[in-house]
Amino acid sequence: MNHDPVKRLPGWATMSDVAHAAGVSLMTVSRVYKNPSAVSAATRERVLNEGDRLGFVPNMLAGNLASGRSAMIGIVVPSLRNSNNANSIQGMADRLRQASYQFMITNTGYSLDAEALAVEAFIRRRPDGLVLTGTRHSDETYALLRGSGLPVVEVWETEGPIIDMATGFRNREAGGEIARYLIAQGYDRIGYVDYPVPGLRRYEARRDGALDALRQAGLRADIVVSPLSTDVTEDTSSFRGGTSGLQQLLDAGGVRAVLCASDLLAVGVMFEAQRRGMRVPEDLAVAGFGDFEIAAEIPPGLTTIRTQGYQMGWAAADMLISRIEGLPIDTEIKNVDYALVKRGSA
Amino acid sequence: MNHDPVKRLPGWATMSDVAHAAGVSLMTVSRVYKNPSAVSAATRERVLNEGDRLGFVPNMLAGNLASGRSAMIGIVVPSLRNSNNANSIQGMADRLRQASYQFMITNTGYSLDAEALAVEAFIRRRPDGLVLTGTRHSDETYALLRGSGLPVVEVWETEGPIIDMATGFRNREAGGEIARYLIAQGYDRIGYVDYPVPGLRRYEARRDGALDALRQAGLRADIVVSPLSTDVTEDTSSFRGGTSGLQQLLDAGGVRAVLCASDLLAVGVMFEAQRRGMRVPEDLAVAGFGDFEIAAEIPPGLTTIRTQGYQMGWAAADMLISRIEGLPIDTEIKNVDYALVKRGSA
DNA sequence: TTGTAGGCGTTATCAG
DNA sequence: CTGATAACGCCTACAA
Repeated sequence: MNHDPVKRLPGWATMSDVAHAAGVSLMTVSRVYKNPSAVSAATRERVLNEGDRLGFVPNMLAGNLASGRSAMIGIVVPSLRNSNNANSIQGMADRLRQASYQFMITNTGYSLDAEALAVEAFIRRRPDGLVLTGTRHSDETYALLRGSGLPVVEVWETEGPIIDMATGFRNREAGGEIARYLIAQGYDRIGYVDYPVPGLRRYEARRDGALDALRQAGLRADIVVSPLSTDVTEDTSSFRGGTSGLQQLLDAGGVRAVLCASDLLAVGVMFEAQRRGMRVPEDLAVAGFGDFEIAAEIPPGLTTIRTQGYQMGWAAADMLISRIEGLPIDTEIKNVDYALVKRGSA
Repeated sequence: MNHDPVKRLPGWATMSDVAHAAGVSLMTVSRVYKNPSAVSAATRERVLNEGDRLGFVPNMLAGNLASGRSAMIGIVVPSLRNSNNANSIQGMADRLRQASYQFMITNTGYSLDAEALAVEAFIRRRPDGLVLTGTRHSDETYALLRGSGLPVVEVWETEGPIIDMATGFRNREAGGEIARYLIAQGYDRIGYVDYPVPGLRRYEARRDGALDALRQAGLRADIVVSPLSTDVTEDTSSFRGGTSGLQQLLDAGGVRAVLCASDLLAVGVMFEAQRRGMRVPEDLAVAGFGDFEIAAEIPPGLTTIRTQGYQMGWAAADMLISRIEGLPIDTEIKNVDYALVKRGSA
């Protein structure tokens, strides 16, 4: 009697088991779990009881194979430790859960090659859609996505050519807005601390917007430092970047105000100012970008641009779901709002 | 622009397609992609060429169904925004990637019911293993796990009964160690700011360890505040908790030193002290827990316990992989090291 | 080294 | 509302 193949997942009850136990066909069980309203209340009850009794949990791998849909999304982010990113991931997670999708996630460490590998690894699992960070990708990534025909949302940047859909905000505008605020406050020598990771459009845009504003106001737009621009890794401390950024600015002749590409850099600047006995904002005004949680807490409060990471993530998931389910989409490119938040630092 | 729902069976090339094109059997193609060394170099070359030409990407859903293995892990965390957690997730991600596993992740908002739902949702996808946070779970979760027979690692706590395997560190011991350090520094009235989320063993243990140490030194062990203990959500600001924690301690008669259940609380305390013109450590000593990135940056440096979240996550993934692949495991319970880090704040 | 047969657990389809 | 049948794309086991 040893004709049965060895079971690799022993113990799992299957739909057949439940069907037998409940005295119905396979399809009825399937319907009970996928589309309960298509089954009479009585049979549904009976099937569910037997299912529970047998500890039946539907095997989605099998279902996905049969249906060609996986209810799974792949999300590619540069870093899992970036708290700014965490907000957008949470936004996606909440929207996806609401629609009964799950997600895989992977980080690339800001490497486009790693991104391509991640995308291929995801595609092997036949997700229903993909979320990528930024609008700059390797040729291989583009080829894979083209071949897959999958819905794709790019997040955080709406600059640059879009693959399919994108959510983000106007980085350039936002950079201009906070720079103009500093200018309006009467600060003259304004320095810019750029993001430590080079080549990201969103940071380039926000810097260029700021520098343009300075130029238009007739101010110097060349007091720019890129802390840690060598030897950058995913784990490069942004706080430390602010620290060395301020050092560099002071070495270069000093500034009256510092505009930073992210709040964490700004906090690093403020810490360094504190260490040097410089008062914020009296001796040095500081502005950040992102409105991270700490911005509201650090004395005297960090003036910054609030970006709506959570809403952006939610919108990204929402667009993806719409496309997957064939619903109409208003725009392929959705910009969420940002807002200047004035606090004590500038 | 395509508003049609995702089509069943899009134009994916299958192994048969590749097999036909290369003039070999299905199994040869399968081997080329799963176990290349089992195929002659010549055929392998030919198959890979055809595969590339056809844009073939293996369908793991089908493979998983056939093999009963998914190379997929489910990770359940309370919050995706907790930066401490992020380190352990990164540790898992790196170890998993190394072994070609992918992961799904979901957050529970500290709800045990949400955890049970998440576990069931994961099980439907037949992961090879599961990672849970903490050692306290609902009966339903226990039942699901028992029924699944899946390898499980619990992380961050090794206190309490273990389901299968666990990684963490000795929270109680660590709490005692940092308390004893404060005592040795000569501080007498020492207050404790507890974690805002109630019912988590790891925080209870670290608090109890600290209070025991105070008692043994003959000091008061009842100056404990639980900021924000009502109306807690996943997004409760830990900084704000530190702020209100210090307020409460001062209202309750003041303290010479504050020990906090997490670095973020400690940073909140330091910010509030700064606002009140209290000097750290001269007027108020502060100690944290976790050695978050900010601890080294905030002046005058935060004395804290370094917990190795990354290593813990790596170890968790490592144990899980070992169990999945039938390799021996030294211990079911693996404690990673922690270390007292002395900085300027206490 | 390569091929054949059978099945993994579910869903689409169409008939009753 | 329920059921029979045929995929879905790949892998295990065994044979050649």
